[in-house]
Amino acid sequence: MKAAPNQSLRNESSHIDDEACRIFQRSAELAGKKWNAAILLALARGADRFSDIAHSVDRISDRLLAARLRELEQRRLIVREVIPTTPVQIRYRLSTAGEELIRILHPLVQWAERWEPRLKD
Amino acid sequence: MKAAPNQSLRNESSHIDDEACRIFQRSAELAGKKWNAAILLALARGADRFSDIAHSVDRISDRLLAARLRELEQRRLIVREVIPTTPVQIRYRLSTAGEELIRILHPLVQWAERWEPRLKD
DNA sequence: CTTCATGCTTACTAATGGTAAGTAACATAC
DNA sequence: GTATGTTACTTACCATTAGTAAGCATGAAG
Repeated sequence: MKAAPNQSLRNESSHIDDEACRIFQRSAELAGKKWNAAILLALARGADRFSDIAHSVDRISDRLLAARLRELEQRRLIVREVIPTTPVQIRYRLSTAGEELIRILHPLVQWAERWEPRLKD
Repeated sequence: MKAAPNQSLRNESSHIDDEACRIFQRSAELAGKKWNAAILLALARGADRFSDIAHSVDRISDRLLAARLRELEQRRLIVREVIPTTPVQIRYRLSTAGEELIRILHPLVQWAERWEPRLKD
């Protein structure tokens, strides 16, 4: 990305270089990829088993939930723990990075309430 | 989503209900949808014409850039202005909502620098 | 008359998403 | 001991979206 006249970000941060732009894009797309935000929020609110999360996150399918959980685990936003009961239980929880991410994204709620067209009728 | 024991968000915000969860998911997925964050950042940094943005945002295709700009305009994060020169110029800029969104997302840069595996090398 | 620039479309293929059904490893009910 | 249920996933299939490349309208310049 180019150097630029718009001041809105430059005034608040010391320096933005191309590396920061790429890292910003990468993080935003991870957090915002379909279902991820809702899954992280479900975990933040206490859901910790596959079926809990599936119920918390409206309309997600088992297939996509499994895929997203794997991806979020690989990216170290969540931690997966196997509990050998019968049937086996798997617990998911946010990593420290995941908790921080949710905290960082939280202002989106107020932003949306201010700017997004209402969802309810 | 369900009520939950985890305190990390509840301690910081007055109240999270199901509506807030949906609105959170919706906003995060808008901001994080592939290319959107990079496009908004390019605009924040001063790019204002189609071809500027196309150059700023690495590897995006014309087709997707056009589609995303239309979407972001509809969602009122950006404003499109036609300038009748020849060839015609189109200027894009962030709306107030768009500027605020970028400001809100900015902490992601530090988060990523702290937690994401390095991209360079 | 040909080439160039801008801001898109169109056509086509590859990847991802959505829906539904199935599976392994047991436990409990009948 | 056969049937059914539970959990956490897979697999199969089709629809939607993304990626790549080329084209197009409008004039301007050479």
